[in-house]
Amino acid sequence: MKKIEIKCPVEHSVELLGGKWKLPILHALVNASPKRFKELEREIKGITPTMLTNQLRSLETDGLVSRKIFATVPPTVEYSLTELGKSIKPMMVELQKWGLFHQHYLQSQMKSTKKEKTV
Amino acid sequence: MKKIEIKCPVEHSVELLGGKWKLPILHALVNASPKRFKELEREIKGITPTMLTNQLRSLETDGLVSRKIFATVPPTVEYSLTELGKSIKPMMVELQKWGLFHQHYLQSQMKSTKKEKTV
DNA sequence: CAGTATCCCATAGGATACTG
DNA sequence: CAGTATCCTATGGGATACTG
Repeated sequence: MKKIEIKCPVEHSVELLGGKWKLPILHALVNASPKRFKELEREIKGITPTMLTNQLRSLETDGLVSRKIFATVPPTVEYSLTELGKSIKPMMVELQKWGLFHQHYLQSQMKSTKKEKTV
Repeated sequence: MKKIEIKCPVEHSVELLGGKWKLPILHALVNASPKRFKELEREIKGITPTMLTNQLRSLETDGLVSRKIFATVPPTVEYSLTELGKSIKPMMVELQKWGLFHQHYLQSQMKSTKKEKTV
């Protein structure tokens, strides 16, 4: 009988949160929740409905996001973080802090090299 | 003239640290550094030399890891975190904490459903 | 509005073999 | 030991069109 393999928690996190859109989605929901499908689509630049559905379903399966349907016309669906989903907040904050820190680092590098970054 | 696009810092972090092996490598180096190529290869389960080289080069390019060559026989190469690389530590800690938390969550789920996870 | 259903492709990632 | 060099494939991700 096989118990749960205790593998590296870091890898575990990466498996759950890896993928181009999962963290952006969670980030959007950490900031404010619930949100509707279209709201998320608008807020997350570059995402397509296909991908949004995709990643939302995956997050739902992993128990991080919950989906609530309202029988209105036109249909309304609200996405929010579950309790488990909310637990990512401290990590999200660190991720954001580091990203910001690194962006500033890049800026200071750029000043000295006179190079520009096109995004 | 184009300034640096301020995009979501979270996405920025994901771009730098995404990929299957980057965080595991950084994690290994956060715990103890410097480490040799072979040490990393042994420590990071499942990684191949190709991938290890690959990801190390990428981390080097991004200024997170430094590579030091010793002209010994046989050759010795040591990898360590740069100062920038060390700045990921708080994030790494949160990532690990969350991964652990989620693994425990899964375990408790599993007890009630009698399902097992094969890894 | 909130999605599916298809189809398609680049590339991240991996297997294998070889080298300074 | 510390890698390259090749080659290959799976799949993450995207474009487009359509539906309850």
